[in-house]
Amino acid sequence: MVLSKISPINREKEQESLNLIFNNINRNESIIFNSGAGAGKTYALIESLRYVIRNYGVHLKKHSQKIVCITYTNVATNEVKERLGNTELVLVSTIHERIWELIKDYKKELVEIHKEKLLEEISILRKKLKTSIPFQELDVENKENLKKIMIENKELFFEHYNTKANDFREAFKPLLYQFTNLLTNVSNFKKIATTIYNIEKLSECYENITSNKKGYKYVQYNSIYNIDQLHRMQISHNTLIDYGLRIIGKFDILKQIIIDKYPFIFIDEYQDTNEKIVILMSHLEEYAKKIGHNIFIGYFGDTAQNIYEEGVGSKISEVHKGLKPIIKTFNRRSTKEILTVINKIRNDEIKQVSIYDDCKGGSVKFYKGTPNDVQDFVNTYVQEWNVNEKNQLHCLVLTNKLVAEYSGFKNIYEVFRETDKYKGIKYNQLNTEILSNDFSKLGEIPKLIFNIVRLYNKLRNEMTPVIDISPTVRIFDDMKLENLREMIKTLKQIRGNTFCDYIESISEVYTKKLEKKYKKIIDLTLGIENITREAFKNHLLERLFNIKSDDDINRANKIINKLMGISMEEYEIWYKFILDTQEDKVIYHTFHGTKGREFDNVIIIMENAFGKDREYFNFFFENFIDPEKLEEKNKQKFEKIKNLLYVSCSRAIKNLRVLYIDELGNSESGIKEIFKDINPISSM
DNA sequence: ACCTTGTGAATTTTT
DNA sequence: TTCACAAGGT
Repeated sequence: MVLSKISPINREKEQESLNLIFNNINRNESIIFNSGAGAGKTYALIESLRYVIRNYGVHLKKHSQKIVCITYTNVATNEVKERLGNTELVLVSTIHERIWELIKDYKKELVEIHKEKLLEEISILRKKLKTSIPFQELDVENKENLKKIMIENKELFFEHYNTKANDFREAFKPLLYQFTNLLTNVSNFKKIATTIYNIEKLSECYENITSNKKGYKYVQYNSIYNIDQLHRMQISHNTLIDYGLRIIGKFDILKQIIIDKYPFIFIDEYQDTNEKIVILMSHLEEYAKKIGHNIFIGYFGDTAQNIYEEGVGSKISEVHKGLKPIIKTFNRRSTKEILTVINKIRNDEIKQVSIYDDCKGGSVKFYKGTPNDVQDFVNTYVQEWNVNEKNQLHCLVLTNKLVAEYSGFKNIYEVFRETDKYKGIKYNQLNTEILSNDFSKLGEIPKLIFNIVRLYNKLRNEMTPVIDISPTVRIFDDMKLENLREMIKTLKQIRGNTFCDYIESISEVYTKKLEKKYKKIIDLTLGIENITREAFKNHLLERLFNIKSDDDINRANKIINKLMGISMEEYEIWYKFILDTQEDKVIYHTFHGTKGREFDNVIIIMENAFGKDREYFNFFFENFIDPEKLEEKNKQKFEKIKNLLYVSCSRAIKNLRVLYIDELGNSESGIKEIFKDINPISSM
């Protein structure tokens, strides 16, 4: 056994870092608590919350005040709530939920902010229009003329939006005979037209607000998609935060209400928090000082784990000045060997030491190979580390595509990627809607398929309590046990190797063998009525494709047949992936997706490129020895890569392997600095 | 030599 | 959507 012995001295030292936080709470001095990966950050946060409850709870209750705790994700919110236990004194939530709760009742003020925003957006669009080359060349009168013509022919425009350049040109030639040179480049012209339409939409919205029109009296927050629809009075995540900052900045009375109601604010994973929130917090603190009230703000996090674009990261010290820094250097996760490497990667003032006396016994190795070596490499360690379903090996790759492929559901991923729905404007929705571990986020069709695969999985698993078959448990309430058994017995006759066969078989059992009273249960379980193969296919055609011609139908049918032809086995692998209950020896993740988690054995597959950037990890290693010489922009890039590498490597508890499947070029010295040796794959 | 068009592929993650 | 790239036109 390693990582089990903590000496009394270390225990005491750890308590001291908590005491530092507590002292600052007592003195009402806001803090920034920094610690590396696996330090027990959440533990420190929870203990701080408990400290405030213990020492200030009665006072808070008496004045109906509360403690606010903000987390970055819903998962983290639930974790904090669970670990903290039931208390009314602490409001735990994501920042979006909290901000919206705070401002949503200020309807009038929000509309004022919205008007401000509309004007800003309109002015940005006008500028864009002005600088676009063919438009620029028109005189004032012609500009107005063009706007008028385009607005009058909006329908024609969108009808021809997706046609070939020449067809589009032909359609608009008669209308725009006076501006022939505008149509030389059709795609530029389309941009101009859309900008005109957007200005029109926003201006109209502004008018409607001013004239007090129905439907324009309040702003709505849409938390499902991250897309604003300003002209429909709808904002999403980023704009919500923007409005929050604006409205609280504008109205001092709101600041005072927040300060007096929530004298303790804790922010988890501050490095990922939007900069605007940090600005907001510093405004609050400033104002509290001005009016002589108390407020304590505690940031908990780690700049080296900032891997998302919008997070404030290391900029926090500029944005919120005067925070008392508290650093914890103990690590509760990894062996000494891992710590040596991750300390080198982060290369800052936090040098983690293990809290355990018995922290030796891990291993880190860096290998150079090719893409063809990946499977053998992983298999070698399956043997060497005695990996099994209980002691899994976790393998990190860069893209979801690779995760799907290595995990064994490549076909499913690819077939969805080919559908109109997911390759169209919703392309970036693909990963959320078919790979999300939170199955409530699954898209409509993925969800439907998920339900069918769940039935398949539950019926095959003898251990499943019958009641688990349906997500809507209530429908079983009125059933007698024997009826339930009878129904299950019938359902177990469903067979099928491919998805298509399985649907066919469900349909057969459903129509021929199932008693009427059970049919409703199947309908509810699957979320579709009277399932048949043809109806199901039509449903897919309708929901996943955008059919305009016979060619479209042929193409769509090919893809649907492919989807139907995938084996139930593969669908089950996908199903278990969604539920994060895979029983394989090797589990694959993206680098980013492992944040906050920890695994005994980790393999990282790395290459030069990430996304569109062909020079990514090699760029990092090449500049590792002397990053100071980089220009500002490249310094930021370096920082981003460093953080991603740090997050990935620090997941490992005991053993870490990196397999680099690209040419090393000038990266060697940097790699050796961190990982010591570069081993050829042949030396395994 | 430069511009325009059509085509096909695409990074990750959260709210 | 957005980007890169090849093909074809001027």
